Amino acid sequence: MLNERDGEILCAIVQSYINNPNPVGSRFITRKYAFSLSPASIRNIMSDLEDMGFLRQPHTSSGRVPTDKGYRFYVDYLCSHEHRHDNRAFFYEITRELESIKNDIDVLLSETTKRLSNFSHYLGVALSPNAGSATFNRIKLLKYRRNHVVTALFTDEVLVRNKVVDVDFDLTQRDLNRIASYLNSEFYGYNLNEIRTKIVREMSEEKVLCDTLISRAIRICREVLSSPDGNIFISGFSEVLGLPDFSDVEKIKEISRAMEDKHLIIKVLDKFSESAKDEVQVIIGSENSLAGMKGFSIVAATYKEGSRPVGSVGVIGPTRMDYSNTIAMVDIVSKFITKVIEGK
Amino acid sequence: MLNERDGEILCAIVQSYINNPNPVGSRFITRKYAFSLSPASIRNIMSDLEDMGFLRQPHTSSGRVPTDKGYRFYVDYLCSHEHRHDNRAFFYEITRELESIKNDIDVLLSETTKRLSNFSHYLGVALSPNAGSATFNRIKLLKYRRNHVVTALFTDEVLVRNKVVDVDFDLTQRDLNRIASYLNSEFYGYNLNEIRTKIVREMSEEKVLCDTLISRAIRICREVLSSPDGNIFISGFSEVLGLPDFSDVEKIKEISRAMEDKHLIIKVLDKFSESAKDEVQVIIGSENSLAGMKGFSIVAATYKEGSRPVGSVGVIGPTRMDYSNTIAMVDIVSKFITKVIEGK
DNA sequence: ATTAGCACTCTGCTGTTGAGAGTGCTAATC
DNA sequence: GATTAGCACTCTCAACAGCAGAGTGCTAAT
Repeated sequence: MLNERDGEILCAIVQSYINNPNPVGSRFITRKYAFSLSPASIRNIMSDLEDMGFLRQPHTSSGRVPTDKGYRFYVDYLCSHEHRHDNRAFFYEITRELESIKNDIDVLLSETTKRLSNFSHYLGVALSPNAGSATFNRIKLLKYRRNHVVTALFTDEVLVRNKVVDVDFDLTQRDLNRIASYLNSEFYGYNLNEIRTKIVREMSEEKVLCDTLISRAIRICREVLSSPDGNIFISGFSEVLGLPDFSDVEKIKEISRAMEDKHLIIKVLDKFSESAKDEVQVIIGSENSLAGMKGFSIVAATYKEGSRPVGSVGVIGPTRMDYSNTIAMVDIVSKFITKVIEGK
Repeated sequence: MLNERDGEILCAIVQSYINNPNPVGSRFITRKYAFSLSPASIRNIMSDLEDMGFLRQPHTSSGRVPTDKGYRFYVDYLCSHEHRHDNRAFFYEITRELESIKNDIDVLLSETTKRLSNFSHYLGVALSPNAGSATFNRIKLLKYRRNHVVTALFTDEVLVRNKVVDVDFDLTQRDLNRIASYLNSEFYGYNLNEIRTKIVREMSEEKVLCDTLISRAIRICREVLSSPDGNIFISGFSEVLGLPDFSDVEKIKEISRAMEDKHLIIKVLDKFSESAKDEVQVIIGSENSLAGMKGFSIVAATYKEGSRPVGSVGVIGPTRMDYSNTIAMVDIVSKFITKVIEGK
């Protein structure tokens, strides 16, 4: 649909616009990228590219600016031409600095997003491992004052969930031990999502309603599982404020709204986690299905545990983003996190 | 130093500027607040107030704008004249909505800051209870895979600290039980800060160096106590973006820098926690000792547990802040949190 | 002590102008 | 048929002048 040469010119235009956010003119392209064509020819091609929807003019007689479709072409072109970036500096920095915090996955992710945003100058985001598909191993209950129980949920994976649960009945530690061993035998081997649905089903069953111990066990377990799964980390807001794309207050409001609605970002990142694709994925502007995010691009990848994707990490920025660089970074980071998790 | 009438005029000017951010002129004051004085007289008084440092002119022949000193006078005036605000609507809203989340102090605080920012249109902030002066009750250790220990630290108060600790030696659950009972007998009744210093001292003692069990116990305990105490909650960034005070990108950058440097805000709020004063406190612009915060005002109060302040909650906004309203809100909120904690 | 009157100042808006960058089209060229 | 030189045209942006409006400071009168 687009011959080789025209594609290259389109990429040159996108590239140049990414480098600095001025509409790019025909003259500039001939000078900067020697295509051995005159400005007039470039103009004709640009006009064609505009008709095809890859470019647009902010106003008659200004240079051209890429559309989302234009960026998409550019990104696909980059990927297919295996244009390896030299990000060794970033790689060493990341591994060196984060090597020491293998302990706590949440701290690791939060620090990772900080590094990501520092290097990319966009928003670094990460979603902590989704426990839903992790396998229940055992639960431990400790009495804590009247009517409170400290719970520790162990899964087969790295995750442990701790929570203090309020109960409206008083229990001895012995009761708690019995409850725990009931839960352990009942739920061993299921994953947490399955347990959730199991609980809902069992809540109305006769056996559960009659037996106080079981009913209490189920209620405690429900509490433990009730807290939301994914914890989200976002950093680098002051980074994006430095970008020319956000010199306008309206645009700042837009991204800060998107940021505060963490639910929204969780949704977006969740999609990444679900799609089991292996590479870094890119969503550009209007390709995004969620209204509040249509003005931005997202570059993200999943990190895995035992070949199963459990969470995702990435970058959110303006559609005019340095995709090449950012994709390389996200790739490095996601693989690094996978390695850390496996290595535990 | 300022006679009654001039003080009232100053307050009228501040009030009017708070209501809308235009430099206020003599004419406006005579019309809006009937002081039975002519504009010319007001002008003279304004000129005096400027000489005394309460007001300033953005440029010759514009109206006056309060200085930080002017705001200070206004706030003190408000407080001394016991100008009770009718915030029942807010009070009911807060209690109704937050009644249900007594469980988890962190969730409570985070939700509280959201409500605070919604109602005030400024940044809501809160510092979670400082465990430093809480009293150690007992510690529980659970083995979790090779080289990992799940710890649960119980204090006399509401707080329980959970953490997964990495150790570089493998231990059986029996070892862990012995370690726990050693720590329990050693540290029972001390507060966490004391324990921290105790640990540092003991690390070099002969007894500890020779006995592997004790040395391991100490190392685990140090890990548990190493994580930072105060958790901070901030919300309402998109609220402040709507204020005319932040229509300028520079100003937005300033506050977002202040926000990202959470350490800074923790410092500020910590000061509130330390000062055992009972009422809401107000810090206006340049009164703030920390450079990054000099452009903003802070209204905050502590919440207590058994008459001991353990954390603080408040609001950060522009110096042109609706102090009267905000003070009333922060007062309500801090008392509410105190009540919830005590009521547990 | 207060006030009316007046000259003066500064902002902010509006309209104009000119330079600069870039386009589209046509006709000539390879 | 693709490419290019030339030229008229369009649109933005910055600078500048002019003007209304709001407000002040000062002086002299009350």
